[in-house]
Amino acid sequence: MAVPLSPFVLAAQQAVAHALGTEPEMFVVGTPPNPKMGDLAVGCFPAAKALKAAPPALAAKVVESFEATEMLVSATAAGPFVNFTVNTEALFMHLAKSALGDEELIAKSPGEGKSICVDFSSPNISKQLAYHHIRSTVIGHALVNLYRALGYRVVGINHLGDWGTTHGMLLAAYHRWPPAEPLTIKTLNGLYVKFREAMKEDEGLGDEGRAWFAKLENGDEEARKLWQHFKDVSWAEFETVYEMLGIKFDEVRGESAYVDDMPGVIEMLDKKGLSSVSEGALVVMLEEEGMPPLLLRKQDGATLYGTRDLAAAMYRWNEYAFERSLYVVDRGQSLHFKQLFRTLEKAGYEWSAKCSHVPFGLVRVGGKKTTTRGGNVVLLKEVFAEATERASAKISENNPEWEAKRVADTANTVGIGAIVFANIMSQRDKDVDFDWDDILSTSGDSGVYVQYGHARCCRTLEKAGIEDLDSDVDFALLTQPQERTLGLALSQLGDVVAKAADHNDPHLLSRYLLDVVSDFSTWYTQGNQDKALRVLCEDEAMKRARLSLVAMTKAVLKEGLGILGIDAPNAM
RNA sequence: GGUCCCAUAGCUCAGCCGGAUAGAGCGACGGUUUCCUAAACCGUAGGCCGCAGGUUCGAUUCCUGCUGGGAUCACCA
Repeated sequence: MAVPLSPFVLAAQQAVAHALGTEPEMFVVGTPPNPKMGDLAVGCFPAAKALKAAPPALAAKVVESFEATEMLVSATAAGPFVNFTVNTEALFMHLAKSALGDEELIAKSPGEGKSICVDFSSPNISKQLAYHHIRSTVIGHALVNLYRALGYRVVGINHLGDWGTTHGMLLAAYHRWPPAEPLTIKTLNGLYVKFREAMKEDEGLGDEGRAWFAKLENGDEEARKLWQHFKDVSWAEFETVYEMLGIKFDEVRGESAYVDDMPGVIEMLDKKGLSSVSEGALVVMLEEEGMPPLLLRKQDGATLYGTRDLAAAMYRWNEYAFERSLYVVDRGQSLHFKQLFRTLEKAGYEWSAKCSHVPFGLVRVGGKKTTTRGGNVVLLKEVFAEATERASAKISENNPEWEAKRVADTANTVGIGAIVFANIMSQRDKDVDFDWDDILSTSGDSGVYVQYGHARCCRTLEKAGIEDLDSDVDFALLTQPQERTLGLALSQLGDVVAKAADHNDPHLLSRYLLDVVSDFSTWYTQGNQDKALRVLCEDEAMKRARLSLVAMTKAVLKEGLGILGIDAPNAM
């Protein structure tokens, strides 16, 4: 994937490459350990072997032949490193154009004309959305936004778990213990748990569930009608949660949508000689790959989710000709996806290489994996409610003059934003333990911290009351080291977004936003001690320049949070 | 038992194509507000980067083995 780099990073690469006569792409641009040493650092190691020279000698050579450019004003050698200092005015001019002016904040060119499928959230119907559903939902949503920000056509897919034996069990449970209407998802969830519980005692119940699923799969009218009812009830509930999170799917196509495609898939695999009957079930053997077989059809003739996933993968390819097709699903299903992709590959579909499982660690409660049937779940809405309530108290305290609705709306944004951020912030692969205090913490590294920084920017701009900050600003006045540190951080937004998308890892963006706010806060709070260092200082020209930097920061934070699926209130 | 993931400060974690003195947050201790939002900022203390080898000029980072924790291994999704 082509990664767009900031013009300053490009300039540093080119300066080194030009001096050494090598390719610019080989050099990694980093940051010197101490800001006094410079703004951008390039190690000369990659060229050492080809040029048969020691890195320090190469660094000296680069510095010797360096000539100041529009972007870079100086270069110094520090051992094997070349440290460049960027042109402050050029830096802020560039930021002003992209953050405040006509140019894009993030280049849309990488994704032009390309499609990305993102399968995320994808809960089972008839079960309540629990806290552990949030990771797929928010990571997937952030991925959708990341790719979209880079110009891709993104199809966000909710592959509802609405088919399979589980739903036969639900039908059986419904008949056994007819619940009162109107039916709620809580009732359905309860029926399922009760049925699973009863199955432990009475093995015949399993057959009953399977029989109902067979009826469903064979198009039995009563079964279909009831199943549709369960689905409607479930989706209505899911939608309220997605709305709280600001999520809209481009495609809500559950497993049931592929029922008609399955015979074709099975026939195709049969024709290619990939399927066989083993222990009474129809399978694709994957022994050579060191994997257990992928099951297509059970002994009783009912299909399995692997079959439907094959059909869904093919549907997505035929429909969207994707550049990447992502499955944001917990790590527990790694084997399943390996089997799935390998089967597609064996069937001769080269595009299977474009499919990836984006796994994430599971959420534990009390040190244990949470499962609906185990009953040790924390409902997502409960967590949202608690977070919102806590935020509400603080907001009322800070803004006693606000009307109730504004407090409530802002509390929603802050409370839910905190939870979304917390779920993106940690590395995808790590398991996380659910802890009320952790998840609701609003100090330090948190979504609230980023929102707070944004709100500070907004309030400062509001107080200044100056509109036309995109012109007549003398950036040469921004000479403080904290100002260039912040400016340099802001200039990295596009690079970070591209990298996060490339790695399918939104947490890179969340970490970046924390860094930006930290740089901003350090700079901004200098004014607490010294009025001359405030943004809203006496000197009009200085005030304009600093306000412009505040506006750029605000734009970057707003954009970044937006990509993570988090709103940024103007005050809180 | 096979496969996969994880192991960094007291706690939760960054550090991802190997590179300069390993960084944050929480907690602890000390400081900052007649306020541009203290949900903030500054400072101090705190590390055999799980253990042992290997590759390399250089390893927290790559490879192998080991230990500990977790996930998963055919009729659920």
